[in-house]
Amino acid sequence: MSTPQLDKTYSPHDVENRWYQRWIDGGLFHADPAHTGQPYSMVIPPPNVTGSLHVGHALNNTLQDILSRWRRMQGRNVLWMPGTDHAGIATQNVVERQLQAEGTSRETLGREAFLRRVWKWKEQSGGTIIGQLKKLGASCDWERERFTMDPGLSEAVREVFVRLHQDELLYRGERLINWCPRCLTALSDIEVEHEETTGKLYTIRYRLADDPTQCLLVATTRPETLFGDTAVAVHPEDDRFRHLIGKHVRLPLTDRAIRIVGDSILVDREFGTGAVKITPAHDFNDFEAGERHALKRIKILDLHAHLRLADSLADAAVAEAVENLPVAKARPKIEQLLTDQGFLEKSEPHKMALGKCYRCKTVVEPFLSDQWFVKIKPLAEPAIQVVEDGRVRIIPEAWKNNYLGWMRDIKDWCVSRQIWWGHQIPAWYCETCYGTPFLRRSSDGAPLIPSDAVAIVAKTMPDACPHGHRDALVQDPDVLDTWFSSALWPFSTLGWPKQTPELKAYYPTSTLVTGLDILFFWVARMIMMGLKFMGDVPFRDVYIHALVRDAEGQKMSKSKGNVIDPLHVMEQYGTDALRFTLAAMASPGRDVKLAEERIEGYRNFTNKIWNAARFLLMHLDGERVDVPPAQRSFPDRWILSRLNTAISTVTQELEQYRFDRASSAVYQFIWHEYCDKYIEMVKPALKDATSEQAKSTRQTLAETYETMMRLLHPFMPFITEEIWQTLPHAGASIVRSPFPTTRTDWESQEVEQEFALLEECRALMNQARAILGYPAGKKLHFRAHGKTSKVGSALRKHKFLIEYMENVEDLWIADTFEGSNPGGLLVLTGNSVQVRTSMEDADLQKAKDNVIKQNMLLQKEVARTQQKLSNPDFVAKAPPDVLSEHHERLKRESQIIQLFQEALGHIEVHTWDRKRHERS
RNA sequence: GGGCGGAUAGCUCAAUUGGGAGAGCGCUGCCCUUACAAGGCAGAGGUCACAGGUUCGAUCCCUGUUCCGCCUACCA
Repeated sequence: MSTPQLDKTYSPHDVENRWYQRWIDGGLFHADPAHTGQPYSMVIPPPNVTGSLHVGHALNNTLQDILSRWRRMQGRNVLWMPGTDHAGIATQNVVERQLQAEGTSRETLGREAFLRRVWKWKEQSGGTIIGQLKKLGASCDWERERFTMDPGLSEAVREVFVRLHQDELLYRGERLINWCPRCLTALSDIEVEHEETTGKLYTIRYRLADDPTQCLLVATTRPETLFGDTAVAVHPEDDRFRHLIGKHVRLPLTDRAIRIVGDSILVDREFGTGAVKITPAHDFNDFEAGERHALKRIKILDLHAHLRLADSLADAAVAEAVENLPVAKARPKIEQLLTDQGFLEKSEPHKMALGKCYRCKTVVEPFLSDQWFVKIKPLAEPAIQVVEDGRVRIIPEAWKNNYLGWMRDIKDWCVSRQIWWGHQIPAWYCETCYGTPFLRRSSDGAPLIPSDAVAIVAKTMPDACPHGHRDALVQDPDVLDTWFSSALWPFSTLGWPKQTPELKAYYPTSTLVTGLDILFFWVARMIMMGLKFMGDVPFRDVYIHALVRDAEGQKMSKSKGNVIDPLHVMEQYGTDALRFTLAAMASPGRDVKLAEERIEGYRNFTNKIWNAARFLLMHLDGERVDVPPAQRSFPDRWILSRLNTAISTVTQELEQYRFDRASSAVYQFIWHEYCDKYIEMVKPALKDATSEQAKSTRQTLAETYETMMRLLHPFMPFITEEIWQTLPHAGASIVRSPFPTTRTDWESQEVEQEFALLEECRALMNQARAILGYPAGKKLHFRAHGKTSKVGSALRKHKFLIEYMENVEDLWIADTFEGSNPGGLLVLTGNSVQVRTSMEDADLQKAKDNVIKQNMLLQKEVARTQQKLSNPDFVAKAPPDVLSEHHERLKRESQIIQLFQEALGHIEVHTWDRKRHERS
């Protein structure tokens, strides 16, 4: 029989493409709800359809793939559900930029044509990231790929919207919301990123209406909003200002007088001047203060956050100077005007948090408008409950409090977006009932639905309004927040609202793997919606992985130029190397700092694996005899026992989502136990290919390597499949072969202990070589002493192996440490083994230096141990085993020192001999 | 402002009931030994951030300090 041979270095490229295609062709990732295994399901965190793979995706999906492949091999009924989300704002931005480049705009095209255009773009470019996930080896069930705007998922969205509305958990109203003046849409609170910046704190004089010689000093960071002021607040218990409450001040630069009110909530007496201007239409706190004092709301900004002072009664000259300017440009002009007219008391630098749009980084404005909100408290309560009682586990647990804290303080969720790409809100309004046709926005012709128009919420357009009017129904032009549909992902992808076999088999899903950054955006909302509409949690475990940073710990960003492109890495080092690196570095609660050298290190690991396989195939020709483990050779029994431990460790660590420990365990085993030790040990046995020994060793080699490939497969799917296919194996693909399980007949404590003796012996021999300056290639004579006859006989049993591994000739073995050393040998002692060797050809001066150095180190340690043992408290209070360990240590160290002293004496004699010899 | 996490070898990180701190990468030396130089063998390298406390004994537990992250917040 002949086995195939492999190339000298592993070249990932062809291997990866070839096997991925075959896995797909074989339908190996396809999930069948009728499969008899216990279901194991995950939904992918849907990447933006506009996106392309970055390292964060690579980490996220590598971990999911490890879980999927591992569970699949364990025989579970695995579904890993893939797909993308429509990323409303981001996608619309992309297509709008294209239109802009073409000299047109979405308004010119009109809604329908624009949407056709986006769909076209999505069909062409939307698949990019999916292709990249496939390159990564993701074993998703691609036949089930979903998109948040698929018909089925859109139906789920409408169903949820209607039911939330029926349950009075959804309402429309005029509120202050976060507005992005560039995207021209509302944002939810968490779509605003806060960034610390240094601005200015301006102190402005507001003159009293009835005594213009007196003024109230008001502090603000936004002087341009004074045009929207409708009151000034002071603390009702502030003696400085209490007498002013109820009086009026003249608003600078305008022809208005505004009231002074007392407000203990809004005003912090310690801060600024103790007096605050109230701008209800442009500040969240002021909005609430405005409600408390029944203040008018004056809007002074338009959709683009340009000043519009028509309602503010601003001085004509002022209005002319700043009208239609963006805030950033208007502010310095206002500052100048205030200065010129003597209103500005002072301005000083001031640190503050500025809110920016998470999509485009434009400064967001609090903006008064009609929006749809989800009433969130009733949904949040059960979602808090399930995390508190552990029905949903958050791993690592440290994030649990983070989640709970946020959920307990959650605010209503603004779900309407003033864009076109997305799920258009299933609400209609009757113009006939309203009395007049709705106004249309001149920019895009979208209807402006008045606050008091009554919404008819339904899954499909109603034939008529409740009053029977048929011809003037207008659909709400807004679309829903993308996260609204993402929140349904764990059940909408399984067919809900239809009761499908998939839904039955795979919901609740088993695990969700995601990054911390979307814990609130997505995880929290899935839990709320899952509980509300499925009556059960959407997943049992949430594994939260860290952010990927660059080697310096900086967040990767295109502008910093420190982005590691996973596709480039895969091309250069192979996908398996990238995956393994990410898994190995995924320690919980810590950011992943990724440096390319680490990937290179694991590329080397793939090459090591590859070459070990080459070694196997070179020696696998010939008969293999399968004898019971207990009857196999010592190296065979040892590697089986170690393999057993590795299987147990990897499995346990994966169960606890310790990808880092699992991968380092498999790395350690393969490189340092299998390659460094085991393969070296079996070489002699394979020399005579026809021997009985060779036959059973070949069997062990094949069996262990094949098992090892299955153990490694979830981490490195490609190379393991490639090698596995060349080895004796059962089954068509490693993808569906069983994950290794432990076997009691493989484990042998006895063999492992014997091996430890060999290692001790070898280490001492190496140390002796180093001290005496003998090169590794030089054959030496050694004497090995066992501390007991049991150790001695173990050494005797493995005499040949020691000789072979350590390049030793005629090893002489004794059963005791006792016995004189008449030959002036160098003696080194370990716990159970002592080795002695000749110094004949050594570099004696070097040896002397080495021994003196070692001796000094040891003496320091002895002194420490002695000191501890001479402390009566220690002797009295330390536990007996610690005490005896210290005594033992002292004894051993003292012995070694004595032996070193002797060695020094011998070295002197040898040196002297050698000199005499040279002279004569 | 509040909360959480971190600080251990040159770098990145491990280390559970408190009893002489380990790995990978890097570095140094020797070796092209027929699986692998993307390799082998050996070695150097630590005040476990700082200061107190508890203890016979602290990298570990407690308190405080410094520095670095992250989350969160309406201090105009």
